[in-house]
Amino acid sequence: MDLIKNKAVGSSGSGQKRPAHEQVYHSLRSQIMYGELVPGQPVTIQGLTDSLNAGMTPVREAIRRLISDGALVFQGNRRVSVPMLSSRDVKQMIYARISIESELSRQATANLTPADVDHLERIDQQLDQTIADGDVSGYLRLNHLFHETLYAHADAPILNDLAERLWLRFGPSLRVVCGRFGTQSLPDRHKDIIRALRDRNADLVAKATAQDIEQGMELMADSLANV
Amino acid sequence: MDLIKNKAVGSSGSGQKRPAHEQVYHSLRSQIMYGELVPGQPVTIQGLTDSLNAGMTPVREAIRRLISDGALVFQGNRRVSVPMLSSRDVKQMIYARISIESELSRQATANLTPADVDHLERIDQQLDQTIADGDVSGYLRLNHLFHETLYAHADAPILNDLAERLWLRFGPSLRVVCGRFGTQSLPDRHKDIIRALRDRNADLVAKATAQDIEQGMELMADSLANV
DNA sequence: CAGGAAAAAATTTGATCATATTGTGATGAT
DNA sequence: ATCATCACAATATGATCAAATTTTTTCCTG
Repeated sequence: MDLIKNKAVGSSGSGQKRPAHEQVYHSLRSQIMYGELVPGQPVTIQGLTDSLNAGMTPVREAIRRLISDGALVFQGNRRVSVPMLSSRDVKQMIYARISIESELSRQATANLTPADVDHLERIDQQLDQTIADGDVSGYLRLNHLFHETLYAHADAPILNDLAERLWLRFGPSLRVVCGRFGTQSLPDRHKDIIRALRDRNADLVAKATAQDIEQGMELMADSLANV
Repeated sequence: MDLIKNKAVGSSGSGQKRPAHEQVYHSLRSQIMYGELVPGQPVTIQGLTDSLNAGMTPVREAIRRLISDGALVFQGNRRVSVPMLSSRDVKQMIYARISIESELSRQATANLTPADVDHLERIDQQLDQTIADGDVSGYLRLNHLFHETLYAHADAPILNDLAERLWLRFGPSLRVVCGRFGTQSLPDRHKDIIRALRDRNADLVAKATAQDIEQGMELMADSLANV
């Protein structure tokens, strides 16, 4: 009779102590960030209560947070969906990402130990493997992990937060681009970044980061332009 | 018996059709943005359901959104409060605001008609009046209105969103600074901005905006440093 | 009699609330 | 000082109400 008691949200038992709305938020956030949801796809509260096996209130709160993040959009009528980017949007993102993220990597440079740089290099090697394998999901996760790990050392929570918000916004569209062109067409400047980090040349790190961003985002802009 | 039916949230009958959680959000957002809440002040759900005369669910959702905005902080235990800024935080904000908002004003320049500039000038004149009167609340509102109105013409929603989020973060602290030093000590570069707008000189507009931001924020940083 | 537009019913989804449950900090006894 | 207990606030649930979309029905026109 009491079989409604299975309130497991995160399936895999990672953090059982956190409140349900946190778990729902992070779960949905991952799905959006790594492109498991298609741009334009409607997101319903009741659909999520079913698929995530969670209550209604936690789901509502998670959705509100993600709307605030720009990861979901409220469509005037009460519907919520995954945002579709215009090329105008992407242009703004290119500017914002370069401003914020070059500064983050600049500030991180001085704080990175050689061991930290080695760690980044290992991430980049795994990243190359996902590109070779054509593993889009793995590519998206590791590419984000590379940047996230680098920026974390900048110790600049406010800039970091702005950057995260931008990643959330373009996640779904980036997935579509990768799905269309494959991972082969996504070379990056990570090797340049690592080299500059070893030299502790902050200006060069910032420049390489800017190039990495511009390269990836331009591809996305082009792809959106001729749909 | 049925006297629980007074679900009026917005008191003044402005937009009755919008859902309650939207109204609560905007109401709370204003309170934070214009410094009616002091940094460090705890924010409780039940306190808000009473003071805003709203239900519990709408208040919960509004709080989640504002946490996501950075306008409120979740303190680990279940407490929520208005953020206190460190001078490190302010430094990051100065960089981010200058990057984002100079670009917004640069892009707005070409789109502004002479009538729009006149409108901005009228706002600035009212702003001067609040400074003369020592009207802190009025100052905060009109200063925001000036920038908001200018940036709106840039037609760049994503950059705009990033800028708004930053304003929400420093609102409470700016109020404290104004309260301590009075409005006299807050001269601005709005006259320079207006002059450059009339000349349609985008670079100059961007530069004047950057100076305006730097001037105001440095004052805040100094004030936070020697508390 | 067929086709299509408008109206109305039905279904789906969102919004809100009252209430039960759980976790947190505080108080007081040992 | 440490630990158990208590009170309060936050979290979560399911029920209920309202809005919007979709489907069905109806009626008019060609």
